Amino acid sequence: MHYEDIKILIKQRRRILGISQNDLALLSNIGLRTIKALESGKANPRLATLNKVFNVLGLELIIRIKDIDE
Amino acid sequence: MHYEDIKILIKQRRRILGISQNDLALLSNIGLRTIKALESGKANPRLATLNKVFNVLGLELIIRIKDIDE
DNA sequence: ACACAAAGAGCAATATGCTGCATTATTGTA
DNA sequence: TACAATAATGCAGCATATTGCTCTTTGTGT
Repeated sequence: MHYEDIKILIKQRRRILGISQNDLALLSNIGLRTIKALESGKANPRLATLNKVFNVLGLELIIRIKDIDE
Repeated sequence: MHYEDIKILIKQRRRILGISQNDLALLSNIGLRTIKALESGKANPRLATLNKVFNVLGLELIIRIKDIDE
């Protein structure tokens, strides 16, 4: 998973849900400044931060064994 | 995904590969102290940290839309 | 039991994520 | 165009992850 994925995914998903960055910040209890950092790709977020945002967006992080062929 | 999962997964996976915490630290270019924190569950790691470790362990993080029924 | 390797834990220094505030830019709508 | 809502950016302070150092504890093999 790359930062680009997160950047795009969060923004896409947020728009699907029809909420603003500010809404997402309030709902996830994360600073607006951090949401913006996430969506602009300038972020190396902590796991807890990512989880909070993902919970609101209905996304989840999972770990899996890497496929050989990719 | 919860911290518990990471804690267990990393340790399990590392042992499957037959390497020590120190080996993992060197291979992933992460401080030994951080590896220990990860495996003892006292960690809210940064995404980059998790990625480095997972790369060595042949694991990967992926994002998916949460299932309704779980 | 003994020796050695591996793992766990406390501490302080450093790096950097997270935050709010203020400002500017962009986008959407009437 | 004008206005409002949303988004982007710079900055500084705070919070905390990361790190090496050191010591202790646990595990493994002889």
